[in-house]
Amino acid sequence: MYKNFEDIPKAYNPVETEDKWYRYWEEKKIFHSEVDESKPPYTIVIPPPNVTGMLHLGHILNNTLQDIYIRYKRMKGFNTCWVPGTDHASIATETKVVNLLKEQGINKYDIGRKEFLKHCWDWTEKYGGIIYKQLRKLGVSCDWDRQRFTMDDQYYPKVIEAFVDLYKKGFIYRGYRMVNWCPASKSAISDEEVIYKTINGKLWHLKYPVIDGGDHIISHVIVATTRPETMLGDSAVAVNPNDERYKNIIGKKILLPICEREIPIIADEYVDMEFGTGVVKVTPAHDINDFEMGERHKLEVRNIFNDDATTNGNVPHGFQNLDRYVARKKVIARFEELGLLDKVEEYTNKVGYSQRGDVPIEPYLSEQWFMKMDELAKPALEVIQNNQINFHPAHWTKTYEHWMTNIRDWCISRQLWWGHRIPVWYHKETNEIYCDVNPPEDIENWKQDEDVLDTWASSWLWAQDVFETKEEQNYYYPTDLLVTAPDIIFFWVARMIMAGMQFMNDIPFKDVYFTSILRDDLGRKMSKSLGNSPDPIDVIKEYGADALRFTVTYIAPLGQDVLFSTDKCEIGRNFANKIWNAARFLMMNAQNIPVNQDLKDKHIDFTDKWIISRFQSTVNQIDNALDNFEVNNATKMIYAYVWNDFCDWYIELIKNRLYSEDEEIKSAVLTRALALFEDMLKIVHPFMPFVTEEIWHLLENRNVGESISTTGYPKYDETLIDKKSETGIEFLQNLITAIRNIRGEMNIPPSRKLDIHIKTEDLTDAQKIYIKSLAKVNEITAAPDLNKPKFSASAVAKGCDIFIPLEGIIDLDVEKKRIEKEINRIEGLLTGVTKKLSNENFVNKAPQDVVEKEKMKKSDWESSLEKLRTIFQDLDA
RNA sequence: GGGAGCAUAGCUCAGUUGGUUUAGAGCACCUGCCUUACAAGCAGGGGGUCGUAGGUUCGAAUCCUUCUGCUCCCA
Repeated sequence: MYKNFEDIPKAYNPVETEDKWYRYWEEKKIFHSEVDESKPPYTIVIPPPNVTGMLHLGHILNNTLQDIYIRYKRMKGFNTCWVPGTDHASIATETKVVNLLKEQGINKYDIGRKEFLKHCWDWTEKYGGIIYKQLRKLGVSCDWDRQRFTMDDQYYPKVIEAFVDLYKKGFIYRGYRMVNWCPASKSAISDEEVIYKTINGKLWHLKYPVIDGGDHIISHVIVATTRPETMLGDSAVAVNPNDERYKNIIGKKILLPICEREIPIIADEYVDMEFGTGVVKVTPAHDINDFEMGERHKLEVRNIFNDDATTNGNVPHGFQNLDRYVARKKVIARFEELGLLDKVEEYTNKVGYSQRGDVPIEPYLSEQWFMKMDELAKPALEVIQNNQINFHPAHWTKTYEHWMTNIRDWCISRQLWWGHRIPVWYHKETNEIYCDVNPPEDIENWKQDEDVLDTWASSWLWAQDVFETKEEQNYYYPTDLLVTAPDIIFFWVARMIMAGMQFMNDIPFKDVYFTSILRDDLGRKMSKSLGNSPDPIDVIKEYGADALRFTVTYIAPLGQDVLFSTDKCEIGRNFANKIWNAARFLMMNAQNIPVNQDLKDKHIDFTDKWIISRFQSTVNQIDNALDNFEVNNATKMIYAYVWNDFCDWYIELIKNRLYSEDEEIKSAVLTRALALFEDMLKIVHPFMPFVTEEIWHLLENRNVGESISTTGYPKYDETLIDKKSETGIEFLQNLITAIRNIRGEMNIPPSRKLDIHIKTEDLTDAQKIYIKSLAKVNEITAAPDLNKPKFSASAVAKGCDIFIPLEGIIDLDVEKKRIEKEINRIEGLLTGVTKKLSNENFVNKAPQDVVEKEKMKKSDWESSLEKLRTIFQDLDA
């Protein structure tokens, strides 16, 4: 606490204050929520980041938005509950641990499952929780007593129960299918984990000999392929049955080079006659389309790869145990030797990559567990279509609907150890399947499935199972808001909705806010490899968490990418500093002027009514913006109110009265200004929690445990909207701005006080005082029938003419240009409105009030123009 | 190939159901100020025929269509 005003630094220093207040909030359990039926809950579950992950800018935006809503609702009196947590990130974590062990010369299969999992937990304990510390730096108001982890003792069994339940209901089945295989992690992955990349590759044209009867080569056909190595597993060559070129060879055979196997030439509608030569090779074990063709024609399925995508024993000697790309080179070389390489073309195509392993996926036949999706999808689609759940921005519903209506079964087994082990046991002798939460009693006769579940098959239960008791679930579920990045709409959002409908028979959340994607200032995606992703913790150290939070919401409109660079945080830092200095100003005055709450509503003039009115409309606008998930709009309204209305105008306006002689007026004005300032702090608080808490405690001695976070949020009061005062201030502002403009154009320094003449009907003494101080004016002569003094600069505002005598100072050329410019401007406006009004169609068809308005504009501008022309002529005289 | 989004000042974006908008803000730029809260500041100023071509309308940045360019998602 600062004892004297002089001790308060001129610039706000976030580093010193932020950690202090976060400790305070945690110690006082400001963020903790308990079931309380007397209050409405407002609940958010955090999108769980990877347990060993680090905070990045995406998290900053995402969590700032969640915190804004939580803090806003908390202040509004809701029982807010924000549940933090992390997921175990099966593939990512296992990959890291495998690599770590590799460095120590350890192979996971050598040490076994149990030992390996110990290493995983060690890793989790060592690196897990870093992100929690980082989130605290950001100032988020999560209920830390509710921290959850997808692998912890409370959550793990829920995942298993869900599997057993779905298995018993027939939603889960085991099948030998072609899946997306990640050779790096040696595991199946889901369709959603495949990322298609455009690759500049090649198209190899291979000549295949056509034989007739014995081994007599009668001709060649040319097949085009992007993956020549897979020819080692070819089972057929196919042409389109309608293709006249190849009708004569259908039914004949190919003598497959290198392999020296005979394979049939088949006809299938699937073949695109336009692609390549119209002849395609068919490799059922390694291409999903070929697999389907193979089923239609009962072709041999010849798997030529091991699980790490090296060639296996099903290929000729000399080609075995080769990496798929080495095999490719060798196959091409051999074709060249044989004179069977027709040509090689440059070719761009899309290649599926494993999201985690970042290697091309291999379509691979294996036995996996699948979840049937069609029935699960139905209710999940309905709740979006009937607006039980709303997406923001709404256009994501289309993407969602498309995916839901074209949904395919979900491969949920992963050939990994870190995760939720599939609760299925196979009988050692009968191969009977046993699926239950608990293992079979005669466990010695059974063997458990080795695989674990897809991470999303655990986190899809997040919204419901972070609440442990039925009582809690009933109270907090469904949650209110989910804030997440659009790239996990299928992975997580869609599946969480399915899980909600399936297990809870209710939606998991009411609104989903899809955040912007953060890019660097050149528009490139933030990525580690580009090094264009600033560490948020460094940014917080440099600018403060408040500044970072405010900046990202200020620059992030809903549904659009955001171009971020660290120096943009100056917006937030400067804003925090502005608030800080407004506080300094008030506190400085509070040293000499007594604050007296009894006077809070006394000696009110139109400037006070104006700021109160402005505050009320700001509160109303913020409420509306946040209700409609326009956080960015709300941020801009706060910025405009604080900076323009409160600091630029209101503080300047009250200075007269603060520096006056009347002690009671001084006291009333300061007391009111402090109250208004405190209300202002409250609307800023959800956005900038630290600086507002700091100042709130500086303004008064608060009781231990009190926080601005738990004070009431200003409630919109329509009766305080005062249009008359707003018009009065607008008039004043126009007048003052006009005078300042002349000063600026004529280069008259502020130190030089001016005398001005105002031709107007009425100007109150109060208005005169404000003009004098804000426009640095000495004497004001005001009358309705004033003449323009010689050598004066002029301005014509609505309802008044302003003249500033400037004998000896005035630059007539500058003044002429000023007036001429204004004449031109008004002439332009007048031309437009005259044209409009002379259009009979407009006058007849447009609404009367619109026509009236246009007529008013016309007469106003005509009168202004007339005055300006007179002034202009006088200057020449 | 299917779908979605975007295009407004040098840059990043506002602009609610078409009408006091020949269009606003922040940053950048220019001019003047260390005015007793703030130079991380104050005051003033310049800058855009709202991507293209049509259409609807009394009236279009705003609604419809065409084209162009960019981004993303799905196959």
